Amino acid sequence: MTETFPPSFWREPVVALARALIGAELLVDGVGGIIVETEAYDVDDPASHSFGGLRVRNAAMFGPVGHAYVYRIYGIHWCLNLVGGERPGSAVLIRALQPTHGLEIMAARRGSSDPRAFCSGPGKLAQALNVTKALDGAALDQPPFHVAPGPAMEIMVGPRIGITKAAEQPWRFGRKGSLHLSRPFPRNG
DNA sequence: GTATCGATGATCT
DNA sequence: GATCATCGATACC
Repeated sequence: MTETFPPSFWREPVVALARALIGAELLVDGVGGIIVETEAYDVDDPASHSFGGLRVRNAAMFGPVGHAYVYRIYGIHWCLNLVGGERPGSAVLIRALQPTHGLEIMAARRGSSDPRAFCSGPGKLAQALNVTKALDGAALDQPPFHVAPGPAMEIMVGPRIGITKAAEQPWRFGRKGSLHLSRPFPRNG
């Protein structure tokens, strides 16, 4: 058995949590890899699904920390968040992984033989790991999930992607130099 | 390399 | 009816 994160880890402020999750290992049924890109969504953040309070879709964000929040976007893709933060209603969007486990399964699910195409975006990652609504609200310290600490890494910071509200907040984090990011980070002046 | 656009459905106004 | 925390295909530089 590999070590897991203690409950206190998930109660860190959500922006710090998003940064701390870079380098962690994330597997679903033994398939996955190292987290290389995340975004923080806070409860009083206009870009967050929790903004405006508890509703049916976002219920998992207001549930216990250390659980998953999964939603459908654009009617097509699933996106995986890890619920955490100081206050209920915040979560970390997992945007990209460096694939390390189950490469053949990911290739089949993604219809691609290029590992860079497996998990380099939130929708791709969900497809590669077979994340669907069935995992919304599931605990991260129990199967099929496995989330474990990893080595410290050099981190890049930038604005979040694909949002129209609070777009200026630098709440996107990524592993410096990773070949598996959804998009490059803006150059740091 | 960047730009634009359609797919497709739940949620909200 | 409009809005999406996206992706892949296509067109063009």
